[in-house]
Amino acid sequence: MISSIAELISDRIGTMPAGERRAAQTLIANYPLIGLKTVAEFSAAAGVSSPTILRFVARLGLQNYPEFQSALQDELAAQLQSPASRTLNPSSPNGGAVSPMLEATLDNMRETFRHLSDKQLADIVAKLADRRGKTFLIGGRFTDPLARYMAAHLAIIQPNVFHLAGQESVWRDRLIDMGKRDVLVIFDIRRYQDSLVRFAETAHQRGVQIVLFTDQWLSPIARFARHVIAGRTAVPSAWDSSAALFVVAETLIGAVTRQLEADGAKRIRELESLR
Amino acid sequence: MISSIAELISDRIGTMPAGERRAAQTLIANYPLIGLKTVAEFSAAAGVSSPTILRFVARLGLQNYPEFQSALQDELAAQLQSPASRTLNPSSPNGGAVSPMLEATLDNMRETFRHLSDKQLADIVAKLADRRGKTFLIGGRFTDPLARYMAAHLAIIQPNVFHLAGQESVWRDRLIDMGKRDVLVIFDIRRYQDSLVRFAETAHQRGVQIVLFTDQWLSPIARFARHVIAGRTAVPSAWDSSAALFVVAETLIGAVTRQLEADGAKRIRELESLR
DNA sequence: GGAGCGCTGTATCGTATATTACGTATTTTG
DNA sequence: CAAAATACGTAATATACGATACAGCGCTCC
Repeated sequence: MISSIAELISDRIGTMPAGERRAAQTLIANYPLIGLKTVAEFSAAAGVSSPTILRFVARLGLQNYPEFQSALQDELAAQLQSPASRTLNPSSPNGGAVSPMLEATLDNMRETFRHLSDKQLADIVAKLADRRGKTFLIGGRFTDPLARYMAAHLAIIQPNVFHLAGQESVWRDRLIDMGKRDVLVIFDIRRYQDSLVRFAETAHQRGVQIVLFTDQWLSPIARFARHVIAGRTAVPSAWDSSAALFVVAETLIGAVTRQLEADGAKRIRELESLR
Repeated sequence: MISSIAELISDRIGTMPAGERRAAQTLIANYPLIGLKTVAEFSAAAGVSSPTILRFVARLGLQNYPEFQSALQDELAAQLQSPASRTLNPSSPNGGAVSPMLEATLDNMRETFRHLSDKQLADIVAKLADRRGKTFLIGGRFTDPLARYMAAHLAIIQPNVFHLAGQESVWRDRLIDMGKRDVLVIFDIRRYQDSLVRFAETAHQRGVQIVLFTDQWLSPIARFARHVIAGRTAVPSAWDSSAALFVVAETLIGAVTRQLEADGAKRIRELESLR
């Protein structure tokens, strides 16, 4: 079993000599940040010498200082990624198998939006609402429905919105219609599809601006994308969740609609009269 | 004023060249941990060279890489000390139109699940996991992507799952394949589509069990449905939100998968060996 | 009170890391 | 279409960091 560094310390602090104990206490007091700094800074904060810090690390069972830092970073990563594991409120009122799924999904959404700035969204909205170019949407095996969902809405409020469906050869041929003023919205989460990557690369070469919806591990398409939206997908299920991306998509749809209204687009007024 | 690194990035990402933008996106996607690693690791993760990382850091106004890391560590320290400060989005203190949208969506989901009993979900799961009958899925103008999404997953873990697409006349003809043991999953939110209502009615007459995903005002199809899932759809947008229904769909997908695993379905084991 | 052991700090070394210089490719502009 | 400017990566360099050897000091136990 792999214990956390904090557990290791409380386990062995009793057997440590005075200097190393000071190091341990300093680390616990500023856990874990002081451990991410250099040996020199750590030792200064603890009021001991550098070798004492290294002996302290060795006593915990770590091979060397970088390994110690990696361990701390991994802990931190796990902690930051799942705010659900915050020690505040572990008790969930009802314990059916449903609740964890919902909780994880809600957390995913908060996390996803936390990493998303207004500026970034505004840039994407501006591009999508720019009626000088065409908008193409496509998705992978499981995410293509998201592309369809978005296309279904965007196609109503503006012309020249196309969802790319069917066989690879079919949408490859549509590349001929794409140019610098156009936008390609791609949904691609693990496992990333080669066909989409190839498609994105070619589109990129033609100067098409790519907006990528992907997971936190970033599809290789991020390489070609002008804008990347990284959604959290981890849920207690055999499948990854696209719910966070779905909500981002809905947010964009709403924002683009508002933008076009603000631009006083004739089309919007005509639509309202049609309803 | 001292801005956070994340703010700095979203502020200037627009003016960055491609390589640095990739660095920025990689950092945002794994914020802030990747920035605490070495330049070499950071550059590898972003798929660019070390100098590009350093140029990226320089563009943010930091003197050198260690200073950049210190800035990130300071942020992290502040964040860890006051968990309350885990607010949604530091760069949108207020009414960027994003936050209300997200909040409303999260509320919708909680409300939707509050009105959904475990029993009800379990019944639906049992029916969907019952391999003696066929499963058909269909949706309306905006919700058909949800039907596709669900079908894409269910079709993998069990045979006889069909998404009904295309023209009304096409899927009307499929009614001939439907009988008492079969399930029809319908997505229908305002404005309810007559074609779907007619279709549901006929299916119901043939003894097909209907699972309906609708909004809180209930599509007329509820009249024929064996199970009704009413999702909240109200958001501050010109459009209704299907996000709550999407999450219910994902929950069901996960639960059905677990159920089939528990049933020891050969197909699941075969799938795992294929992966 | 003296000898032995263990803990700690100083000083030095080797190495991994950040940094810089430079050449090539790519894009932009006239 | 040509020419300039910008961006990017390779490779060399300098620095700073972690690691180690060794000596001094205090403590404990005969």
